[in-house]
Amino acid sequence: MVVAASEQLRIVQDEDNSKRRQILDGARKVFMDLGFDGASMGEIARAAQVSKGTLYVYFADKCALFEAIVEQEALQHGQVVFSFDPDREAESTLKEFGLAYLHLVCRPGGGSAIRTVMAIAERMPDVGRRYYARVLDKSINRLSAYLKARVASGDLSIDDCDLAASQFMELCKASLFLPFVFQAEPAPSEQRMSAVVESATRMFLAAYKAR
Amino acid sequence: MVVAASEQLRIVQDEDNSKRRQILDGARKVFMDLGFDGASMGEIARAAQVSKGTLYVYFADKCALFEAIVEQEALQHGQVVFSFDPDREAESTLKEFGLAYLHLVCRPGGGSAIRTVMAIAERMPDVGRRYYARVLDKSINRLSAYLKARVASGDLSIDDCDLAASQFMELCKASLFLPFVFQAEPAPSEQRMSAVVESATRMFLAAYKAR
Amino acid sequence: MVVAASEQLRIVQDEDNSKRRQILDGARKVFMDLGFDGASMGEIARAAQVSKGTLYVYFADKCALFEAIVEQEALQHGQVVFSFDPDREAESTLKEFGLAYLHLVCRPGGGSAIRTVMAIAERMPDVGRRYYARVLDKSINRLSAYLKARVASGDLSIDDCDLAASQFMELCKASLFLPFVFQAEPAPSEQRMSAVVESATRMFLAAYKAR
Amino acid sequence: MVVAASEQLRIVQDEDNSKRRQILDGARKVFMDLGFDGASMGEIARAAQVSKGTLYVYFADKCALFEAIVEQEALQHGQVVFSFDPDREAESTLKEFGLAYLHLVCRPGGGSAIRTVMAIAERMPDVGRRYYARVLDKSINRLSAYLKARVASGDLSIDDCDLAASQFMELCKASLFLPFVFQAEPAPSEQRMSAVVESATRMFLAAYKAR
DNA sequence: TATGAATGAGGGTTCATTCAT
DNA sequence: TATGAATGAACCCTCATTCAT
Repeated sequence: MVVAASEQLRIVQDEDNSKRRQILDGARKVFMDLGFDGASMGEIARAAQVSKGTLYVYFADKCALFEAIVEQEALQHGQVVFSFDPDREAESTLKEFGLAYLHLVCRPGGGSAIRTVMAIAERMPDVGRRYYARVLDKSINRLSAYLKARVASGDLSIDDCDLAASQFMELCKASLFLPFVFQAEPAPSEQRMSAVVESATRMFLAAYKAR
Repeated sequence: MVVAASEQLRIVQDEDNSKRRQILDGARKVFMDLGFDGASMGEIARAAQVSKGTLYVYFADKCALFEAIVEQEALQHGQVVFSFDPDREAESTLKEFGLAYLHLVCRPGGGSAIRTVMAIAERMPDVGRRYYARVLDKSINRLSAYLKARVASGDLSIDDCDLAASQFMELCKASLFLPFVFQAEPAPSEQRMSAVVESATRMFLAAYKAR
Repeated sequence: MVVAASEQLRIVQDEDNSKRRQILDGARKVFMDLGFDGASMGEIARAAQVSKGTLYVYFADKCALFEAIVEQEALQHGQVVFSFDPDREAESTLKEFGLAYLHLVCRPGGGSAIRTVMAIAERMPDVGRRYYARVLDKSINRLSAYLKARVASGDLSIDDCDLAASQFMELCKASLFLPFVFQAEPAPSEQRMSAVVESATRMFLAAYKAR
Repeated sequence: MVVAASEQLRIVQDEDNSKRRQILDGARKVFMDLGFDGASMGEIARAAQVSKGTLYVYFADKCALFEAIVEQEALQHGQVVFSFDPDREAESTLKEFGLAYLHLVCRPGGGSAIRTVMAIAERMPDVGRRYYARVLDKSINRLSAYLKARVASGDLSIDDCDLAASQFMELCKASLFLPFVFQAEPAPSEQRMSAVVESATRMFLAAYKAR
């Protein structure tokens, strides 16, 4: 019976979480598909399979719900970030990281988050700033730290490691990201992504490999 | 009389065009500042100094007006694209082009066409596709054509010139574009842009300069 | 033809006024019947026979519409106020004024306005204050001025004419106003009003007639 | 066992009553501060420190709760009413009663029952009627009964004692009540109330004192 | 052609009420 | 009995679009 009580509590908490998650999941899809303005609370409620009123039980208003979504996406995407081993040699490290980054920005869902946040950044600067800091800047910093370690170890020769990190990440997007976000091409194939990352790595090392 | 009639027609067309341009100018500012959903026909009418009804004389609906705006922006930005001299050496050519491209994508003063079009691309894929083709893809192709010429002349050594063109353009955005669109940093200074383009050019040539 | 143009202008203005008046009329009825909170813009639109959107063409929001109604009522009721002849003897003057005042506060419409404004005065103090100033205070001041004239002429003997004016007005409401606003009794008959005013006048003069 | 059962019932009733009173106390404050429409069941629940659901255990709906509040206020205010000693002389009796009545109708601190009930009287006529009967009419009747006794004792000379009672009560409000409910002036000071009641009493006796 | 008053559908939000626990 | 999560109807308001002038 004691078990039953705690069981019940757990269930209640689960349900609570599940309802909240249910809403977040529904809202994420709608927001990412239609953007902040294009998404209506009614459609979100329908997607989340709850009533419109229930949305306001969990979130103060549309804006708070959106921010929660972006925060959640930021955390998720921020975790995706590669964990670097400073002792590992550069080439394979960069390739692996580049591929992970490409998956983040060029996958349906991932791309949508970037696009959606970008779109609203002018009217909700904090939201844009936070997403950038938690996902993109964080990645740059981690890669930059790794590069510094490789510079220290004499493997690489780089003046501005922050810039170099950013350069590598941009290189990985070459020919893939823009056509994808502009809907000019579908999400790239694994093969194509590998090839582009390979080329990016070659180019990066050609410029920054210590002689 | 024949003259008079054609004269009149010309005048009418002029007036038509002038009103049309007036609307396009007003709408461009509003759309680029607020996005498709954020812009209201009322505000556009006010910005264009015409009545709301007049908007519908020249454009079927909000969507058609927006498409016309994007088309116009695409033409304008497409023209901005550097005109390459295939006989000119690579370094200065790339630097000049890189700077022009950076100015296009990081243009200060809120209303960014790139952001606005990107934002709506999921819901209006044609609009995204066309803008990409007319501005970004066109630039890539021109740069690619230039690179091919330099490869032919033995100056550069590049396998995939389309990819290389895209790589250079991405490199130019490193550390500048993303912080800018996410409102994490203000529009970059001329000095900073020059430095980044310089570094991009060095990197590009380190990889692709024929030995 | 010139006539036609001005005619047309007049009609437009008339229609404008008529629409505005139409809204005000519909809104007045609904607001006075249901109070500020009880009245819905939908019901007002129905009562005014216009669409909901049209309400917002003429008035910024529900509050502005309500304020316009109260202002209009205040003007109307303020005009009802008796115009006093300082040379006229007190008894008949007071009776006439008393009756006019009673009609104002105990007639459906009049009573409703007072009730409606009273009800909202705590949440919209300015509205309450303005209505009081334009209708009730104005009446008190006019009566007070008249009383002062009669005091000066030796007809009456009053210390505080403002208080006396207020006293007379309150006396006129005795046994009539409160049952009316609390819906305990229907609007009083002319006969009953006359009798109460008569009694009020007698009482007033008994106290303030110069000996 | 029989004792235990009745004991238990008593406890249950006590708890019931205590919860009920808790709700009534919380609701009274909210209703009187914000009016019937302005008050929300959520806010009432918060003020009463019970859950929203509990409100519906004790009261069928918002309307029933409001009616109970008004009933309670009516009883309370009805008790406040002066208890008259028919043998006491008129002047001091009237002054004391007048002051008590003024405190009732001009009670400082927002929430005025009179205003709240008045406001809703058109939509809930029974509520208005009952409050009027239990508080105002009751006071009039008591005062009227007292006056009749003084008429019988030869102290006063009054034709219509009901009207006279109402007249005195109205006189006491002169210059105080209307500015107060319309928020044109703050609640009157004790001093001012005394002066007005004094003047009312003088006037009343000037008219009705037996010669 | 140009207008802007008028519309009504749909937006975000609140809230009285219900119900499973 | 007491709870509070969930509901859905109704709220105020905006806005793309139409139409008589």
